[in-house]
Amino acid sequence: MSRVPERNVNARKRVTSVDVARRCGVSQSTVSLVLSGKGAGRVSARTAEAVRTAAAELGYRPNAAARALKTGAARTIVLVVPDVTNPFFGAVLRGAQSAAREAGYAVALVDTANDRAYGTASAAALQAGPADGLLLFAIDPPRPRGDRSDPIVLIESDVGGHPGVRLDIESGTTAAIRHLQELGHRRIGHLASAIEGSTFRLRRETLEALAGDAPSAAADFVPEQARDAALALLGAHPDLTALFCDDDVLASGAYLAARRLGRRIPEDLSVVGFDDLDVARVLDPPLTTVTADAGELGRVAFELLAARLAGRRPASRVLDVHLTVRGSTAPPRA
Amino acid sequence: MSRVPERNVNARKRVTSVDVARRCGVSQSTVSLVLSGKGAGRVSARTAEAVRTAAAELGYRPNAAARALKTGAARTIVLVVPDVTNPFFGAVLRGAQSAAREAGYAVALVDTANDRAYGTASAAALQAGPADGLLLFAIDPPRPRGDRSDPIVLIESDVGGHPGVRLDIESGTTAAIRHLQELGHRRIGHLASAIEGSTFRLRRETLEALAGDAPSAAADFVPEQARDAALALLGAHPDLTALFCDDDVLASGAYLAARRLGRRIPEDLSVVGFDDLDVARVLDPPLTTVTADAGELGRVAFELLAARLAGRRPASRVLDVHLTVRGSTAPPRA
DNA sequence: TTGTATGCGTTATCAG
DNA sequence: CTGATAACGCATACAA
Repeated sequence: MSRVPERNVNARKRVTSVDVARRCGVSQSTVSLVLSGKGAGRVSARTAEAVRTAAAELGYRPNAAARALKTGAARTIVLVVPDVTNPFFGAVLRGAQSAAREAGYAVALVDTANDRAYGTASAAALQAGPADGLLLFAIDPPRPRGDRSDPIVLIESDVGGHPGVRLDIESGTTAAIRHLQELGHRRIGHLASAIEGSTFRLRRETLEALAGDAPSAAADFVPEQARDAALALLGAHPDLTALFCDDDVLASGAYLAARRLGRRIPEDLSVVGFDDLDVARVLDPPLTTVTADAGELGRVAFELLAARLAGRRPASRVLDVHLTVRGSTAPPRA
Repeated sequence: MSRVPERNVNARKRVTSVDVARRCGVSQSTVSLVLSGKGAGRVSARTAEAVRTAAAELGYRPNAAARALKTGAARTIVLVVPDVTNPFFGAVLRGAQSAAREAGYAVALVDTANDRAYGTASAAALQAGPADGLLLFAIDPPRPRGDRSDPIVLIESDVGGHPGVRLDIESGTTAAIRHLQELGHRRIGHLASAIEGSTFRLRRETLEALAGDAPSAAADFVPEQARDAALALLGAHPDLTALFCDDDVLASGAYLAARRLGRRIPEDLSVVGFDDLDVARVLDPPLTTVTADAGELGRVAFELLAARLAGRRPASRVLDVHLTVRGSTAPPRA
């Protein structure tokens, strides 16, 4: 039986710099010089031009893997997020990615589906080389191997050792709670995130410092889950006149619960959210919430990472937020 | 002046297979054999074990760039989307990424921010090697270079030449319009996407086939923009009793418009959406909409791409959708 | 101004 | 069963 040679089905003929060199009768290194822009003043204009047209005609594209191997940099960063499904991340992603694009970096994305262990594991794996650096959103960094000089930037997370960027949760939460208190609310419930993380821990700590030990219930970022949690919370504590929610999606669940209980917002129940997602302005009444700039979070995160990659040691940053008062808060009924 | 040698700041000492080999006194190729799993029956159990422990102790991780260069495959695919900010994509992304993960592929993401030209351009650039294949969401593929064997899969887009997966827009739209007509609506408006694309074109064509030339207004996927478009539409056509919206976010804008006009949903205006995002169930009343499985869309897209990568030529797929009737539709007032 | 030679870390093909 | 050895495509020090 004659062996039929296996044909690689994906064998699109790759055009390499050698092909370009051959095409216009120069050496491969000249091609490299010209196309990487480092030929200025070293290669004659004529040859440079010839190289460029040959490259264009052949449709030459430098091989990313070879370049990465040679230079040791992949010009790729990875953003690890616990849940791409949450609208907040969309904006973070876009901010990070547009900044990365300007700097010539590609962004790969890993969604851990709220699996913290997986997040940490994949972060460790990524350091192997596919990525030059890591942006971890509310994910614990892997144990630093030896020194902590790994190019990692933390977003909305606060483990020491790596630079990070986060929202000023304390002042946002403070503004929200003070607003409620000034309105006259004394019994404030906390509709909390079931996901752990320092960003949520900070909300809770701030809340407790200002309003004492608030009754709470936790849910994932799904309206129905939040509704059920709110129903349980309101059922167990009928004296609650206001709800502070860790996130706008959670707040939308509170609306669902109020609707089911026949409690009107804001007359019978005040609700405050966090993040100011699109949904906040669509709810009826519009949601009073803490406005955060998610895009900025992503952009700054990339800048921090770029600085790390350049060998600097940037300081962590905290981004301002502000309370946006809309229609979901009012004085409690007498 | 003595030259101080430049120190590469990012010089984390990389552990290579050579280090592992040296550590346990075997050759580098043996290490490669063992760690790639191809050493079964060729390397003694003793040596294999020694190699594995040495690798673990040293924290060895194969260099992705070197592997990609050698094998010609990066085990990475790229998903190009026009707008990561739209919640619908989150689910698509997650579907694609979980399927990719199981197959050992990483997913990189490119957000074109609704810039179609950029989308097409970056798709072309990506083919250079960073990615083994492309998933294009509502993005036109670059002109096929020579043959059309490039590993590209189209999502919600319908340009010939590449396999694709899309929702059954026709039957979804038909179900929505028929539902409205059975309720007695004769004047149906169309709140359309400002973004072009075959998925939206199909909605329009189906709508026109069923209900004639419907008055329409277009907006981006932002509640306030949709509200303004709906306001204009309703202002110009006061006889409209129902609105068919290309997307739930657009529908939420219709709610905003109705609220401002003092028209009650569904008594004074029926609204139908598309996609069944979280927001559909949070609106008051809950939105009647066409339910689509975004995660499935992503998953199937990856499967198609994996098949392409394996040299097969998978057939395009169309995914079922169904109408979910909730509270936003009712007979028009007499 | 241009060409030659070398190596990045891996995989794969051979001999031994 | 194991070890040399040769690419993969590019960037760059050095030679001409």
